[in-house]
Amino acid sequence: MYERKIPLNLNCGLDLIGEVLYGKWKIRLLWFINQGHKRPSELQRKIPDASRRVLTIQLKELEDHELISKVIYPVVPPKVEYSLTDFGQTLIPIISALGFWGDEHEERLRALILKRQPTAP
Amino acid sequence: MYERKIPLNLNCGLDLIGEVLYGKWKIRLLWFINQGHKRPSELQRKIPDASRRVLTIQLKELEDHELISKVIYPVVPPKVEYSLTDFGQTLIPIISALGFWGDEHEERLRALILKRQPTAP
DNA sequence: AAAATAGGGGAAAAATTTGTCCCTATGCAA
DNA sequence: TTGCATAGGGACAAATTTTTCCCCTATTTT
Repeated sequence: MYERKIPLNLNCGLDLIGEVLYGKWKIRLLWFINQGHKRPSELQRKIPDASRRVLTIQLKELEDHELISKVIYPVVPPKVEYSLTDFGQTLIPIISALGFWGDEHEERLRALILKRQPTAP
Repeated sequence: MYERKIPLNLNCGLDLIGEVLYGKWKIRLLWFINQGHKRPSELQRKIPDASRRVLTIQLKELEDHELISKVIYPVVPPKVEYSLTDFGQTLIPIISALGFWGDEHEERLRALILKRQPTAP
C-alpha cells in the first residue's frame, strides 16, 4: 500500500469526513449500494468510468471505515455482496442532499464547469 | 494550467457537485469565508497546512464557479476580500451537515482512520 | 538601503490517486 | 477445448493534485 508522506490532519469534523469520503467514486459507491446494487460487478456497470481496480480498492476502504459490510459467498464463480452498515446509513441523508443540490443547479453548474474545462465534442 | 486528459463526467448531480467541491481545501475555504474570514491571509492562518499557492488556486476556482466573489481594494499593500455569493450560501447547510456528522462521530472516525494510516507520534 | 507587508502567478518537483495489465480459481456454455 | 463470468491482488505506469521555490508590485517601517 502507498505510504503517506504528508501527515494527515484530523482536527475537525470536516477533516474527518473528508478522510472517509474522499476518493473519486466513494460517494457514488455508497449511493448505489444504498439503492440495492450490492455486487461488485453491478457497481462496475453502474460506474463504468471507474476502473475495476479502483472500485475494489475504494470498496475496501469503505469497509475498513465501517461504512459498508461485505458478505462473501463461498461459491465459484465468486459472489460478494455489500451493504451499508448502520453507520454508513447515517451518511445517506447527506449524500442525498449533495446530489439534490447538484441536480437542482444542474444547468448552471454544467455551464460553469465547462467554461473552465472545454472538452471535445 | 493543467490540461485534463481524461474527460470529465457530468452526468448526475453528484458528479456536478463533485466538480466544484473537490479540492483538498475548498470546503474549508467556504466554511471559513462563511464564518467571516474574508482575506486570503486570514484564510491562510486558519488553514496553515495548505500551501499559499494552492489556496490561491482553489479560491480562484471557487470564484470561477460563482460560489464566492472577490473584491480587490486598490491599495498598497493589496487588500482583497472574499464573500460567499448567494449561490455559495446555498451550500452552507450541506457543509454544516458534513461537519456535524464528522464531529458527531469524531472518536470513532479518528480510530478507524488511524487504524489504516498509522502515524508517527 | 533593506525588510516587511499582502497578494498573485510561473515552473518544476513531489505526493497522491487512478488506471492498465497480468495472474489466481472453477464451473458452464459454445 | 477455448472463452466467459466473478472477485481479488501485485506491479507498475499514467494522470492529477498539491507543494516548493522564486519573482514581481508598491508603500511603509526599521
